This record gives sequence, C-alpha cells and structure tokens, in this order.
Amino acid sequence: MNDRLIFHVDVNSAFLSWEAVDRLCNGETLDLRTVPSCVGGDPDRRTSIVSTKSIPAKKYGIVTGEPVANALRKCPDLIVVKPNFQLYKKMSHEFKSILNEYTPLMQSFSIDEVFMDMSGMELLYPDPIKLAHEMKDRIRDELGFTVNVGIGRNKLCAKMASDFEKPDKVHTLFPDEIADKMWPLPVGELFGCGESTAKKLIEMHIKTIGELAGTSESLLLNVFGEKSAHYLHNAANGIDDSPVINEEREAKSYSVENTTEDDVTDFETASHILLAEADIVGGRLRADEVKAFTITVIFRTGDMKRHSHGRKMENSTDITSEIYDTAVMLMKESWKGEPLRLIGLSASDIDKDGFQQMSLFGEEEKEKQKNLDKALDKIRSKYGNDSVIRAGIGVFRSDRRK
DNA sequence: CTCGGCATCCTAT
DNA sequence: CTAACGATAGGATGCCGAG
Repeated sequence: MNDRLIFHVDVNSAFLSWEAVDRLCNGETLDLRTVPSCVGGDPDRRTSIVSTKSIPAKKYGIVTGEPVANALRKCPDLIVVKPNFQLYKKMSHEFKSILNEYTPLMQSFSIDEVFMDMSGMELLYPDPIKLAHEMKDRIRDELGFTVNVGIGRNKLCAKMASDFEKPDKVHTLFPDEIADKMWPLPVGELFGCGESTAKKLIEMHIKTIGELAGTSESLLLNVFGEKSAHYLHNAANGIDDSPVINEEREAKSYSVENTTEDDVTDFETASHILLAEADIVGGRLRADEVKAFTITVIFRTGDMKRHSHGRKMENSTDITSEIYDTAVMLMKESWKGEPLRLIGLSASDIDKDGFQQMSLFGEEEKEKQKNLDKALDKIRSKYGNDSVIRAGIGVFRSDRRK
C-alpha cells in the first residue's frame, strides 16, 4: 500500500472547452477558445459572474468570479455564453467513460475532475507517464478538448501536479520531486489552503509551501485547530493517505439559494421564494427517497453578511408544505426586516430510513400533501424545473484560477 | 467532561 | 464611495446547555 500510483485528470477550462466543442459540432466555424469569450450568467442580470474564460479573454484581464458586466467593460467584444448543464453532464460522462476503461477504481471529484487509482498495474501499463499521455491524447482526439494529468503517490500530489502548467500537459509529483516542484510555490497554492488560511500563514511569515512543510505542527496549533494544523503540516509535506473511493457517497444536505435581482423587504415576497425553494428541496429529498430532520433558512443582508437559523424537528420530512411552514417560522424568528439580497433553504440531518416508514397514524392530511408533491414532481420531470418554479440562474465556476 | 444542537467560518468546484 | 460576486456542499470550530 506504500506504493500507490494515483492519477488526477482535470479538464482544461471545462465549461468553455465543452461549449466550444459543442458549437463546432453543430457546424459553427468559430472556435470560442480562440477569441475572448466566457461562460457566465445573463449579462443583463447584475448578479451574474464569469464562470470560465478563454485564454484570449484572460489577456484582457478578465478573471474568474468577476461580474459579467465588469468583464464586458474590459472587453466589449467578449462573447458571453450561458451555461448549459445538460451539455456539461453529457461531456463529463463521455470523458469519464474513456478513463474508466483504464481502471475500475476511479473517483469523480467534480463534474470535470477524476482521481484514478492505477496501483499495481505495472504489468498492464509499465510506463505511467506514457499511459497518461495516451489517455489525454485520446480524450483530445476523440472528444475534442484537452485535459491535464497529474501523477503522484497519493491524491494530494496527483492533484497538485495536474495544476502545474496547462493546458494539455502531463506532470508528475513523486516524493523525490516535492522539494523542487511543490515547496517553492506560495502557500495559497496548496490544496486546502484558501484565502483565510494563507493570510494567517503569511502573518506567521510562512510564505511558501516549503516553509509550511518545515513548520512544526505544534506551532501551527497556536493559530489553527487540531484538524487543520495536522492537515496543513501533512499536505505541505506531500503526505496524504486518503483512498480513491469508488462509490459516490450519499448527500448529507440538500440546499437551494437564490440571489434576487432586487432586495427583498417584505415578508410576502420572502415567503414566496421560500415556497419555491421548499418545493425544490422537497422534490430532491423525494427523488432520493430520504427525509431530513433539520431545516435551515439562510439569508444575506445588503452588507453581504450571511445569517442562518435552523432547527432539528421531531420528525423527519420530505413534504414541501412542512418544509415551507418550518422555513417561514424560522424566517419569522430570525429576520429583523433588513433588505435581503439572498434567501436560501437547506435540509440536513438526513434520515435514510425515514422514507420507508409508512405514516403509522394514517394522517390523511399528510397523505394529501404527499400526493400533491408527487403530482408536482411528475410535472417537473416532464417539463423541467422552470415549469413549476422560476428561480435565479445559477452559474458554477468550472475552474478556480486566481 | 462529553455530546448534541446551532451559528459561523473556511474551502472547494 | 467603503464593498464587486453565485450556487451548492462538506467539514471544522467554537459556544452553550443538558446529563
């Protein structure tokens, strides 16, 4: 087990690449990757942000996460493409299917990333680097987009390696390469070291991953919790024992959030949004045949501050109206009436067995609600969510370049 | 002292 | 004119109160 061989495969500018490929397949002559372009929300919506950008767009100083309106100011010719998750799911599936041919032990890490455990395959694939090239070239030639492959003795190193130079590259990060390839990098580049952690480390005069690697865990304990201190120390030294997990784990929570175009100031509007959200969350619980004990409302006030208020209920539920009623109660308890820019709803504390149990007391009202929910679910599955609820358009980030 | 519940923070795609 | 800005999820952490 000491000699694992792990690959991490990452699609380069995933959403944009996939859009470009799709358009070329549909007879368009323009390759989005060759002009300033990005995937983002509706430019008319002030709340839409740049999700993935092309390399030419990057040259205009457009960065991931910035408002689309802002990006258009930097480059008026910028082509903004709305996200198409149907397409991304399809592309993702095709991409993962090819990789699956090389090993059964594969973990989907996100829509455009996988870990592959290639341990003990020396006889089949004697040269891992050659194999990685073969995989990435096959994806490029058969599917039309490029990927990076990172190779290491664990997931962390493979992941760090795939993030090195892009696009269309294979990199290794073996134990004897860690000092040369990883230690010179800024701490913030370490997977799991985000903005806040990086800031604290820099205050401790720890600027590079190498400096972090050389810092004792006990020193880190002065600033970080036990888990974080341990993780940071190990990660900086390239230590990671986490296995590549095959089966997808069950969700621990289900949540929806909507950023509104105009601030919400009245309870009526807030309730309306909560109802739509309760319906979405309820539908997803029912689709997964689970129930939730805890309902939480989340809201964001004008000053961008997030607030949450939740409660564990006596009985788990998957019923829209019950979720809604709870949400309204929680909202009443916690919202003081400040203008809200975001309202969200989360169901957690998942009850896996709850779905099986029939209602012992034969509550007719509950049965009615269930039937109503079922009817709505049917409409949704036929015509899509928009037929029942028209919520804000979400835009995911498909890469995280800074 | 430990555990459950809750709010918030942090990180990731 | 400070502050740009989404959705979703998992884990950590700190606090508080109950047993």
